[in-house]
Amino acid sequence: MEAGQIILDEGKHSTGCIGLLAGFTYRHRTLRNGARQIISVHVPGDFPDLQSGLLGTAIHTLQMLTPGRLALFRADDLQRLVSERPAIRDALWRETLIDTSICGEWVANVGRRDARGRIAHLLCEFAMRLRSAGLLEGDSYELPMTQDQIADATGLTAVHVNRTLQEMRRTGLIHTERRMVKVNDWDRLAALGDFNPQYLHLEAVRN
Amino acid sequence: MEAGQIILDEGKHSTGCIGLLAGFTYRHRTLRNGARQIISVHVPGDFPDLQSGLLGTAIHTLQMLTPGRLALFRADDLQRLVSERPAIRDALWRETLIDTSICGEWVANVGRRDARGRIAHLLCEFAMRLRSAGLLEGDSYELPMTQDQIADATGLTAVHVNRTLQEMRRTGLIHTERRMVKVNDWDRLAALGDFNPQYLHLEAVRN
DNA sequence: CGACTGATTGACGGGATTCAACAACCGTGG
DNA sequence: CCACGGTTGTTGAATCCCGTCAATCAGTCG
Repeated sequence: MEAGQIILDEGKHSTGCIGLLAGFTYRHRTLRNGARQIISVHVPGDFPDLQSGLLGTAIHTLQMLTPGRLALFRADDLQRLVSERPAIRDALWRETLIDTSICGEWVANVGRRDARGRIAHLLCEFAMRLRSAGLLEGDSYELPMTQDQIADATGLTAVHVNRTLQEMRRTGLIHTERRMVKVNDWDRLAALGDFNPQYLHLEAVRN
Repeated sequence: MEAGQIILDEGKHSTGCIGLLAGFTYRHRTLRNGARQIISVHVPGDFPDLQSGLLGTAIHTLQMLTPGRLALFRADDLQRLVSERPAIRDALWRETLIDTSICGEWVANVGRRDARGRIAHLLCEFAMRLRSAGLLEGDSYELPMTQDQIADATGLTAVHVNRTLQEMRRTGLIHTERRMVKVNDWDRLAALGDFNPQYLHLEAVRN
């Protein structure tokens, strides 16, 4: 799939389900006033549309953030898999529970942190999830989001995201080049974002 | 249980799970800066801690909003129930998926609506969920939250919630007396909150 | 009747938005 | 190779919604 391609549209009926093999996707919703909110971002290994797939209708738009590859599961195959293989069913269930956990953290992020905190938290979460997916070795990684998208994920405006990122660069917290983010001071970034990775429930994957 | 009583504390190990029989509960999280964010509110019929129960650790504090009654499920009973009764398993799974859906809507609410919109949305959601739980007949209901709690649910301050509620009363949108909220103009309230009940996935309950 | 919690009010300040313009970047095609 | 159009990033000034602080009022309960 190409970057920006829409996988599933808001309001559409949906039965199957996809697994994300490579690249990143994100779910978002547009309000009537035109404002957009990104609800979640997905890294390889995630199942971005379990929710709509199992509930039947998509409540959000699911879109490619970067070019990537998907695995498609047909509805009946998924059903059979879930009923015949308890371990897989439990793993998928667990995945949906972790989705909720991350979503709850986003509520707190958007609701109770200032701009610096929100962005710092987003950077920390993304780094952590990449690392747990085995896609990050050192302390720099590619954040495949435009400032517009960061704004829509954090409930800010692109202008303010820009100014806040500049401040974080000025104070030596991070370094950016192209779309590459380098975290210079992880501890200070985590403190700024009040980041506690517990909500990601990574224990099971630690190994 | 009494109002305000803590059912499950942040960070605690948790194996069982509860069902809410009567009264309301809410989950919340306190950030290091002292700010509090309410992540979700539960009405009778909900299972407020499926997430922590199945994942093993509570990431949020679960607390009684009002006096109420709970049903306790022991961990092993829950396990057996889930593995022996596919219908119950599916219903519980569905419940967790709807939790996620509501949580996503809250992200959008807190991230992209102004104070009036957020509060209007909260009022609409609560009314709708009460109605679907069979606890609401007319157009007035008891909102069992203090303005402080409304603030923590919407990412605002109590002061601003107060002023916004006053404005909503002045313009005849709602009427409040004690903790009782009467919706005078549902259509205008829903429009103000940009409320679309689709995300609640109430079809299945419509009976 | 005091003590407490919750609701209300006013003045002030500030973080974030808005608007608008400009610069930098990128892939495309002549 | 460079001109180009579109997207993304940057900047400044003015504005405003909401937060902060602090005091007061109202209702409840022992």
